[in-house]
Amino acid sequence: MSEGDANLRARLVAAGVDLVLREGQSAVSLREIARRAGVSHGAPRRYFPTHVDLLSAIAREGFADLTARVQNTLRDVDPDPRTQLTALARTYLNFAAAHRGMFELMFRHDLLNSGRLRLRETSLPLFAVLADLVTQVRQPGDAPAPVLAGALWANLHGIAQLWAWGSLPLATGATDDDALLRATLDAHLGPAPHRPPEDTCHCCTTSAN
Amino acid sequence: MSEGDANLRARLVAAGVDLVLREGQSAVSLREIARRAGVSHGAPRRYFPTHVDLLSAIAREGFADLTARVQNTLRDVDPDPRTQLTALARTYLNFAAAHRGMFELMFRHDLLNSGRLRLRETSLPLFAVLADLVTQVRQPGDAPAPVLAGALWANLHGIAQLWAWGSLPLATGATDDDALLRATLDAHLGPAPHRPPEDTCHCCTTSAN
DNA sequence: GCGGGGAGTAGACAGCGTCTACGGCTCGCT
DNA sequence: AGCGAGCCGTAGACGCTGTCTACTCCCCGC
Repeated sequence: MSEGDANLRARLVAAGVDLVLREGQSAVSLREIARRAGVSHGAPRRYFPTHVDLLSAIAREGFADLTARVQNTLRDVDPDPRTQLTALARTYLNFAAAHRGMFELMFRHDLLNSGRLRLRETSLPLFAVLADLVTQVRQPGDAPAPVLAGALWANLHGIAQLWAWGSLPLATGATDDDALLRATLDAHLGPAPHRPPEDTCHCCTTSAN
Repeated sequence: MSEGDANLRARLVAAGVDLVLREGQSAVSLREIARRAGVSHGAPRRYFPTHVDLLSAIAREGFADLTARVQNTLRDVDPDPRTQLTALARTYLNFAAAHRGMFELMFRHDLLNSGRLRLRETSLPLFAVLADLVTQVRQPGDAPAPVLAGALWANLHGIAQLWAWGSLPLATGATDDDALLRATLDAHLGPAPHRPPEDTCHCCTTSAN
């Protein structure tokens, strides 16, 4: 049994991940994934009763990937929580921009809430990292930590969404993507003490795996 | 020519709007819309060359509806810009929660960026209202108005998204939906001067049309 | 050596979006 | 008044999709 024909299950997920990264969400049909995995269109059914189940597994991989990227980034960066939050945010936005199809798939609500897999819970570790950092930078007088973390996450997510389809530059005229992020962080966490010489996040310039 | 069989074009859009409001995004197939409009599956093609074109027209209706709701709300509310912004935000979130299928349809990026209709531009008037209010409440030291408006809109949109699929309560434990909104407004616009006795927005409790 | 069961195949089915050939109806022109 | 043209909607075909089911094959344990 060579490396290539391992678990068909894993091969299907891998083919799906590759497909959604390369061609976008609309390309991830059950039959196309089966084709790329070199099996008949009925084969996936043995492991994923439904198309949605397969998509959920693919999206799970996306969450794992994003979480790993975030953790890698945080490891390479000054441990100051505010700096870490900035790095986390940049990683999140870079991921959304670089892997739009996967990002869309990950947050499809029909995947998040269906099946026994509970895809939504897969996103919790990632959110926990953010919540932990927020707790550290929270100042007295701010909103309760969970609310603050939720609001910040929502803001991040909204930026990712809105600027993914190009609405923000069109509506705001701001071509500087980073300005929005800085404004968001300043708004929720208070003005940055000073701007560390942090240059661009390179998490998504390396290969996907 | 009776009232009922006016422009087939308008009837198709109306049937689509009704369908997406009632059954959600996945129900809005070309053939089902045609069925509800009482015509054959080929008929829509005369007015909408492509399924996406029809969906865009439906989403346009959604933007018009939301914009009208916002304007109605603003008319009924104290003209203080901060109060108006709060009302706008509540209307936006209520709309997203009450008409989830339509909201999803409106922000499908494949609709926003395709076709000659330029659906994205349909959202500009709505954003302009927000931008105008933001300009009025902006204080010296805040981010430039376009950036501030963009960040606030992104935050609103993110809240709508995240809590539509129930992730926020699960992740934050905050069951109070309004806390998140207040925190967001306070973060971007500074703490509210005092809390006006504004009760719940009723924009979505009346009939859709 | 042989039976049984898991794994993948292959075909059917309904539904989808798109395309095309076709009827019928209503106009305006001669 | 009669006729040709053009618009509007119908109807069927095509290839694609996800799902379901009958079947084959091969490996493993008895």
